[in-house]
Amino acid sequence: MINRQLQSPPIFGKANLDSTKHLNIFLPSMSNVRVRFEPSPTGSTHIGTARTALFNWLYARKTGGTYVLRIADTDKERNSQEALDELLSVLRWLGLDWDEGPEVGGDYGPYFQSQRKSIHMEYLQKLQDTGRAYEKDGAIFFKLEGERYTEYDEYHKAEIEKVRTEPVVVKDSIRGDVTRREERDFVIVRSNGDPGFHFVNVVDDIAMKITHVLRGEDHLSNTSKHLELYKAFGAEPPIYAHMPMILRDPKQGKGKMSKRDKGALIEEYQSRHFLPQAVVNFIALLGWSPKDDQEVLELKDLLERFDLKDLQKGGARFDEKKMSHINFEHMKRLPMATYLPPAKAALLDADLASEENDAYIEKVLTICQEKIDSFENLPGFASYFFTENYPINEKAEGKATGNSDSIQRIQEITPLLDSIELWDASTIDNAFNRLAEEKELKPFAWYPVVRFAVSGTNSGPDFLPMLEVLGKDRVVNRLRKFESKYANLAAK
RNA sequence: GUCCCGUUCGUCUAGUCAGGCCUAGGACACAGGGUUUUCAUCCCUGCAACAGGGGUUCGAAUCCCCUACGGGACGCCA
Repeated sequence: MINRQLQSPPIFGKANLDSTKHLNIFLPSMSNVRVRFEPSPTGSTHIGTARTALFNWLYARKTGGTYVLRIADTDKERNSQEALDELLSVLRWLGLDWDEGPEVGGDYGPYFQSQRKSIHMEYLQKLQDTGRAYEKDGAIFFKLEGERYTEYDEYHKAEIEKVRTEPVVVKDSIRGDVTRREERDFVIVRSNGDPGFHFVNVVDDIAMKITHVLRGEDHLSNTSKHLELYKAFGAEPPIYAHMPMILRDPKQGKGKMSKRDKGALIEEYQSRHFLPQAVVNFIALLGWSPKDDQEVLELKDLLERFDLKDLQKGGARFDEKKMSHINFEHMKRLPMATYLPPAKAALLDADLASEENDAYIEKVLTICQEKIDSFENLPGFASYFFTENYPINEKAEGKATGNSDSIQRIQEITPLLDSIELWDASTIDNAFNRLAEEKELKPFAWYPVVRFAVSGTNSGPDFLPMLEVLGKDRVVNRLRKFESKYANLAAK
């Protein structure tokens, strides 16, 4: 086996065949495995869609196979260019590159199903030649083999025609052999002339020589249709793997997660400045787990540990808190060079930072990084570093101004801090210590009120570094402001 | 309604295939304590599960059966 090298940070376009080079791990050389991810560009990207994309990618990379991206755009009514652009950009954001598909081409194109009509029609002809297709109500149906009979159907509330077919067996590497019987002819070409999902799905998988199909469990029942088509074409079906559904947080209701649920859309994580590696990490943990106890994993770690047989069978419930935690773990591990851009973006979004003050922003971030779990919370956590118009936490205000000593504490420390020439944490520390000694108190007597006076809250980064980063001017000015604002406390 | 798939702490899961190493492990969340003389970080402790019933076995979370519950499919959507 030759080790496959892959590249960084996911650069796409023409030359992305090896775009996992940056992961810098050993992968098997080319194998015959061909998997495909077949999204339909009809809206925002669902978390389950992303997981399907991820697991297909992992399986392809793990086996040295080929990852095919095929766009399911057969329903003209619901497709849009924006949705397609969005989809491709989400895949890139997640770091999932494809070997064949839109923008990169490949030997089995076109990769848009809407452009494969001639291929679909060829296969349709085969079915018609063997008497396995017929027209009804303007649409073309696939004809099942077996004895026909009519029966009242409780679900359709009507008398319908059914077929006593032989059962088919789905070879599923997660669930084992699943036996099911298809009992109704189904539409393969709609009356508007466009081929339908089940048909194109199978035809394209045959034509593109797909060997493994990883998809959601919602397709498991459909698979009997697909197997009937494979039989009719005399083609060898792929190995299937039906992944468990991602279910709603019970607080949000029952059933599988829908696009309307909070946390369901990848675009939501992008706009909230979540880290892509955290999103990848979290969705990988839904229905799959590494066998060691390590949970914080990047793409390359997932690749090392991934195995189809370790997929869970039962549905997984989405948990927003765990998602945030995973994001936090990744954020803490980020080097400043990679931490800065998204953090700055979040600050810019909140109109806090300006383009020029990178050095200052970096200082702020250095002391905040270990404390906050998400970039979206950064503005709330650190606004007072950037503006005088920061929010005042009422609870903290109550505490800080709760006793009459507060104003006195501020009056004592302000001149000392004002007289400091070399403004750094240790000098500031000395000032507090000297004062404490003189007053026979602990420095702790000053900390809470000073923190509140300069930040409007009682929580934040480590105290002394915070004062250092804020700078003498801000600190002293805010202490003076505090003095005048709460002057009445002194009178008590 | 019919068919298919599932079911270990509140949640994600390890363990199930090859029964004993499981008084069921980890993580999130929650609760309590502690450190950091502040803090949303960090550390410690606690809480908490084999859906129920039958069977096989010396022994069952693990194998078999039934029940219950959950999920999915049943579209001229994908």
